[in-house]
Amino acid sequence: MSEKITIYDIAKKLNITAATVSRALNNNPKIKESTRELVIKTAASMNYKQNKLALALKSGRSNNIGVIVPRIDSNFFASVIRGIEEELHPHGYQVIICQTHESAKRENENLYTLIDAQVDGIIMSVTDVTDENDGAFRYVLEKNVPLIFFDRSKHIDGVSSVTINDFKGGYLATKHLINEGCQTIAHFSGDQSFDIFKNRFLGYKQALLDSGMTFKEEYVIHTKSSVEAGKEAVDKLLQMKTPPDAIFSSSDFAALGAIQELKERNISIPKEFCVAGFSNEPFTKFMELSITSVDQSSLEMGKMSARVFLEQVDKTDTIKIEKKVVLAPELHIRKSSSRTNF
Amino acid sequence: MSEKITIYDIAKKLNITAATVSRALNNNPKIKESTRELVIKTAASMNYKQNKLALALKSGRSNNIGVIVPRIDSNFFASVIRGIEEELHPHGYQVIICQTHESAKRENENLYTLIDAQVDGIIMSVTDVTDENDGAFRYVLEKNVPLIFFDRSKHIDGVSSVTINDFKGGYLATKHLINEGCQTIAHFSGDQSFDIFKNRFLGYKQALLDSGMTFKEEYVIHTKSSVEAGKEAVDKLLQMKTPPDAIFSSSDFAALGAIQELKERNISIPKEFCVAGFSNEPFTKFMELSITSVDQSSLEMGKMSARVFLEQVDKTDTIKIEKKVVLAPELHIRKSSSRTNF
DNA sequence: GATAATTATGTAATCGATTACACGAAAGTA
DNA sequence: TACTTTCGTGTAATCGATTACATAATTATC
Repeated sequence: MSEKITIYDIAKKLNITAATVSRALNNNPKIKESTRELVIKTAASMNYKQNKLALALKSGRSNNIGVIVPRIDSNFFASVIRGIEEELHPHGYQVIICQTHESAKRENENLYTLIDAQVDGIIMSVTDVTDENDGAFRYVLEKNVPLIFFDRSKHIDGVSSVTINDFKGGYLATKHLINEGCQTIAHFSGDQSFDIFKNRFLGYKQALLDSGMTFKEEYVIHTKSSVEAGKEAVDKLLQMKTPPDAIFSSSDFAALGAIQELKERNISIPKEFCVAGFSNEPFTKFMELSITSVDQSSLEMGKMSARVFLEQVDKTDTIKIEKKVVLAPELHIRKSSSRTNF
Repeated sequence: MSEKITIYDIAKKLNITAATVSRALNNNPKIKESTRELVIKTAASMNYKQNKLALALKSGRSNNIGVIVPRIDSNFFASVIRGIEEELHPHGYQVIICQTHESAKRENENLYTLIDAQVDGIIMSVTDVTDENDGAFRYVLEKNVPLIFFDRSKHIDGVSSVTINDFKGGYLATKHLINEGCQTIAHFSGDQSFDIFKNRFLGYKQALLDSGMTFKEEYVIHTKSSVEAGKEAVDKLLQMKTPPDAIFSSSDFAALGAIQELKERNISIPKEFCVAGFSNEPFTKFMELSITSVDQSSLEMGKMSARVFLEQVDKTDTIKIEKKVVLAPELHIRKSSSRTNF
């Protein structure tokens, strides 16, 4: 095993002190050019590598940033993380991943662990809207560690966020269905305690009203984000006296379930029934019957979150700036809802 | 901003030394029970948190592990990372993510960065089989940092690996196509310089030979792992004098492209033509025409890699044990190839 | 050539925790 | 009572790098 070379080893070899070596390697101006060159050359020949842990302890900055997500094996979260990593890598930051599996307890635990590991910032998508973790969030803010929410956000003073305009996304999708001539549009809403789902719902509602259509509560079905939930919801809808002829689902997975169930019942899509989803999951465009969906620009969301972090990380002493970035959603129209284009 | 509480602060408050505080908090036996309790109580009341960086510097262990993958926004890699995180989290390790985007240069850079950040181990899927990075790999091994390859592996002494039996996967898929009555089976092979793709090909070949079928080079098409590549490959195959009536693709994406192109040409699947892929990407089972695919047990691969790391991390002084774990692949038979089951 | 100004280097503290060694106090033994 | 154990705590070095301050070496100025 190779010995660990420190600046002391270099100093000893050159009969100078570690301070001089440190200065030479850090481009400190108060150093003779010849010594600088000698030190740098010697350091290279001895295969010296700076110990980042020592530096981190001294400076109080670990050059690590923590990212907390419900789970990593979802295309959306993975893309966001990709964006974060790509934006932060050139700045010398490493990305530490934590998963919560939608458990407030684990979220809490992860927050404490990351702070204790001295991360320089935390970017996260919250798991639950309960206030259970307020202590942990306060702990983060007390330590003056930049905290940025993406997608699923909470209203906390001093916390920045990067989200998309979910209202507009819901509005666009619904308006599109109306334009395709759909008469009665149902909505699969997610957990309304999350802003993102609430806003998608509000956008849906507004689009109906703006087009002079009537909004009826019974066409709004609470579903989980799963294929199974989508199937069950369709089953429920089709039992109504006046079933709808379109669905705007706040989840692509539920939209897929809906489509599968509709096909099962030999209802022709998009002729008799139109479906639009949300998230633009990769599979939506792979399907033979590709699915219309609202894109969340996940990669960009990650990059933007990283940029907000970079803006804040060096200004810990100034007044904390709370930045709210809202990205524009983009509707991808595909076969599941387009009666004209395909 | 809350002051950072150190063991010195606790010591001062109690009129004892930091050494005693440290001993009390670490369950050192040489300490009076009453002082221990007092220290622990005081530490809690002052909201003391151990500085992990100081600990890391002292102990030489960062409790971080590095994971290097080509990209994170692919279901396979994300699942593996999920497995690694879940297995290592209970042991107090944090997972640092690095991406290479298939660039040997970035892989090299990531290896050095991780070692310089003093990670306790590295789990990775190699990007390229060139020897360009041998220096970096040697550097890792010299530092006695456990290195574990998963999926895409390289033959390096002292490096453990966790892979699936790609040969068997290729064999199973091909054998299945034969059992379905296919007469001429083509193969989409990936980059043959990777063992995983070579072995899938060899499994395919062996299955043909074992069934008394003739292997012909011209039915093997080199494709990238993309939908487009699959389409082009089908185009090529259908121009042959005797086109095949089945494809075993080493990539699910290429398999999807093949299916799209076949449908375009009104060739009925699976009646006239069967297709099987590899990886069991989520979309393969979502399709209306679901795709037969070989599952790579990605979650388990991640967990197993983490376990191998744990086995090795504490035995740096003993002889380095090189462990090679090979997981069993599992064929998921679906509509794209099953003439009987559906 | 003597003094002031500049430049390069050394000394030592610091970041926060752990731990070998030393030492005083209490308890045990004769 | 005198001497040996045992126990609990303090002292100080250590992990590796940075940096304010002090000092030595060099150059500039008259």
